[in-house]
Amino acid sequence: MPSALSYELHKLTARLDRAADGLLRTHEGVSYSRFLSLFAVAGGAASQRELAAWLGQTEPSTSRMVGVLAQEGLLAVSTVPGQGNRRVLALTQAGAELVDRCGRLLEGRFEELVKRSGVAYASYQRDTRRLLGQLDAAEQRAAPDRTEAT
Amino acid sequence: MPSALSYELHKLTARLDRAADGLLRTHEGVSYSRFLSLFAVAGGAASQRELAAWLGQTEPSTSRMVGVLAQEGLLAVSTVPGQGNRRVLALTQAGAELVDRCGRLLEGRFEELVKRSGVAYASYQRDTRRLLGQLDAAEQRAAPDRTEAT
DNA sequence: CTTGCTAACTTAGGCTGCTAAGGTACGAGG
DNA sequence: CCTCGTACCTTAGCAGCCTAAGTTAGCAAG
Repeated sequence: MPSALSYELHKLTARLDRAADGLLRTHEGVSYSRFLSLFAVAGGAASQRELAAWLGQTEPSTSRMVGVLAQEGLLAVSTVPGQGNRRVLALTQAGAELVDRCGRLLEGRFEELVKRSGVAYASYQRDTRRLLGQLDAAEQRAAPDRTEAT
Repeated sequence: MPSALSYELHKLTARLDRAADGLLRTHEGVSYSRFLSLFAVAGGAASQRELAAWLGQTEPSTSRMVGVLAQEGLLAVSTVPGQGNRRVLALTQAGAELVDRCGRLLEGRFEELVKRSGVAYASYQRDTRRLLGQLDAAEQRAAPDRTEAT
């Protein structure tokens, strides 16, 4: 059987995401998924591939989301000659303003929850990052390096 | 802006779920979502409402999943006269065997990941449970008790 | 018996995630 | 110029979660 911890994490994340989604939908009419994508671009994700990695999602999912956000006028998508099929992502002014408002709405809520629960933020974050890092390493091993396989 | 920790958790869970899903699909032809539902029933979730709470999902989602699993012959659904509209859930033999095989497949993988990452399983689990508990409390406050509101 | 209340479940429609397969832009070698 | 390899993105179709609104079973009061 799987570890109890793995599905407790699943449940925690599902409920956190649902709570954030409800807040953003009510006050800004935008889903949490869309906000996260915009926030990642604001934080430096400059291509779809980078954005997918940032979110822990696949590229097709990201492709569709970028299309939607561009159509809504929140995201500017462009290509640069000489850089292959890469798309360059940037927020429009409307997008930047939305991210700002949504950010303010969520600000502090999660920290408040953590504080009330008595969990040490820093150590929980450190552990979460270690798990992510180890997951990267495991996938690295599963998909062996092709540049050496010549 | 939201806490970095909240989206690191989101990303970690998304990738863990995807990894587990790939494994189960490859070896047993079943999705991780379906396995989790069956596993919860094996673990004592005896009605759809309980199952939804166990998974951190809404009741309509659970309703559909139960329908699918029943149709596949993995879950037995019945009603008991005198207990309202409640459905009693139980695994069929095929369901129990599938849960068993899938459980073996996942067994130890997550613990191995945690061990390699250097994270202390017990304390990470304790913190995760505290966060879940606090989230319950917060939702309790948000939806005030109606039995007193008379 | 009918009306109203509560608990539990279902239906309808939309959004977003995934996999598998296909398309596009650039650079290197013939 | 043509072809191949690499990197990046898209299309098609399916799975599963959500919200809002509706349904069903039991119970209690008139």
